[in-house]
Formats: sequence, C-alpha cells, structure tokens
Amino acid sequence: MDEKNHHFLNEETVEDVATKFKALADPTRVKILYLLTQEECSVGHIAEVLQMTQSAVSHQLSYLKQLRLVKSRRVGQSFIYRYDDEHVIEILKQMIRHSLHD
Amino acid sequence: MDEKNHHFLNEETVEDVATKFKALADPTRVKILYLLTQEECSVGHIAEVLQMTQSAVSHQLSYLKQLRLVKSRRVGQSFIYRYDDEHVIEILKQMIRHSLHD
DNA sequence: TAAATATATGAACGAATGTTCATACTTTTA
DNA sequence: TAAAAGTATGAACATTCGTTCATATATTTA
Repeated sequence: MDEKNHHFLNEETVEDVATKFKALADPTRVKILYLLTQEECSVGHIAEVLQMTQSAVSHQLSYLKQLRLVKSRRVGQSFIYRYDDEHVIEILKQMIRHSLHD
Repeated sequence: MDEKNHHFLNEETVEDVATKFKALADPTRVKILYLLTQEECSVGHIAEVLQMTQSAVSHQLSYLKQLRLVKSRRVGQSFIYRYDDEHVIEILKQMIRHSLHD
C-alpha cells in the first residue's frame, strides 16, 4: 500500500475547500442561501421569513459576503442580497437532494 | 416581494445538510477523505501520509464513521478505512474542482 | 432638520471544535 | 504467555463559532 503514488492537494486548495464547506455547515446559513436561491432578499425580509433577529442575519450575511458567496446592492434604505457563486449554490442544492432522497 | 411563495426545507433536512457539510468543513477531514478517494487506508498509513498523530486521525475517522461517511474493517491488527457515501465524495470532488479552477 | 426605518458592527458570552496526552483494548509475534 | 504493534477513547485545553445586546451609520419621510 505504501508503494502507491498519491495525488496530493496543495495546502491552499485544502484550506479553500474547507472554508467554502464551512460556509455551508450551519443551519442558519443553509436557510439563508436556500432562500436566496429562490429570490433576492433584503436583510429584514430574511429575518422575518426565518424568524431570526436582524442582527444575527446581518452577521451571517457579512460572513457570506466576505467569502463572495453573496453580494448586495442598496435600494433606498434597504440592502438587497443575492447569491454570487453559482457553483457553491449548485453544490448546496445537490446536498439537499441527497438528504431528501435518503 | 412579500407576496412571493417560498419553498421551505423542513428543519430535519436543514440540520442534516449542515451536518454533512460540517464533516467537510475541516482541512484534516478534507485531506483524509481525499486520500480515501484514491485508496483504502489504515489509520497509521493516513497518519504517516498526512503527517498527523495517530490519535488525531483516529478521532476524525470516528467522527466520519459516526456520520456513515466512512466505514472500516479489521485486517490483523489494523483497521482499513474507506469512504461510504459516494454522493458526499462526489460533492467533495466537485468543490475541489471549483477551487482549482478559480 | 428631526424622527423613523433599515442595516452594520463591536463586545461579550456560552457552546462547540480539533488537537494532544495518557491509557485502554485487541491482535499478532517471539 | 508476555511483549509488541495498531487503534480507540476520555479528559483537558485553547480556539473558534453563532447569537445577543447595545449602538453607530445611512437613507427616507414628516
């Protein structure tokens, strides 16, 4: 077994992969991102729909934005958020399908 | 926007999805699972290849086993591990591809 | 321009996480 | 059967995480 040639991922790639999965590794963020697959949302709307405080939602959106998984634009006094990484969203949908079919 | 009909995931599904992503949300576990995509491995072999202590590897394998992402069989005094959830492995590979192509 | 509305942000706190260390368990070998 | 080898496991520890609370910032409205 020790003779076998392994293919290794460089450390940077491993960290990046783990970081992106971490973004999906929390129920609140799963709910937020799943909601954003269906429509653009303001912070307040998300908070209302998910029954969470405005602050908690805002913190999580900041987190997701920093990873470029969502982006926002100002509309009046609101900020409208939408997802910004189709590949990650596709992976989220795939995991949801996997969970539902078991 | 508030008129729109949302599709909601039930709480159980959300938790399951987040739990599975959490399993992939750590560099060590990414490395272990990626290694297991290439060959079955004993605990000691993984520890040697990944330059980690036997204990740390064993703990992570227990964690992954509990989630049914890997399984093991005894061979002499060793335990040989392999992955046990093809869908999750496919998702891991997909995220790796995503990271490499950006 | 003062009040109201929507969001962002920093501090604080308890809970969860990943590793290490010591040790127990199981199988093989001498 | 005693020692060696491979693995599992529980406790402890520092670190990270997600939320809450209080408050700051920015835009709109009266």
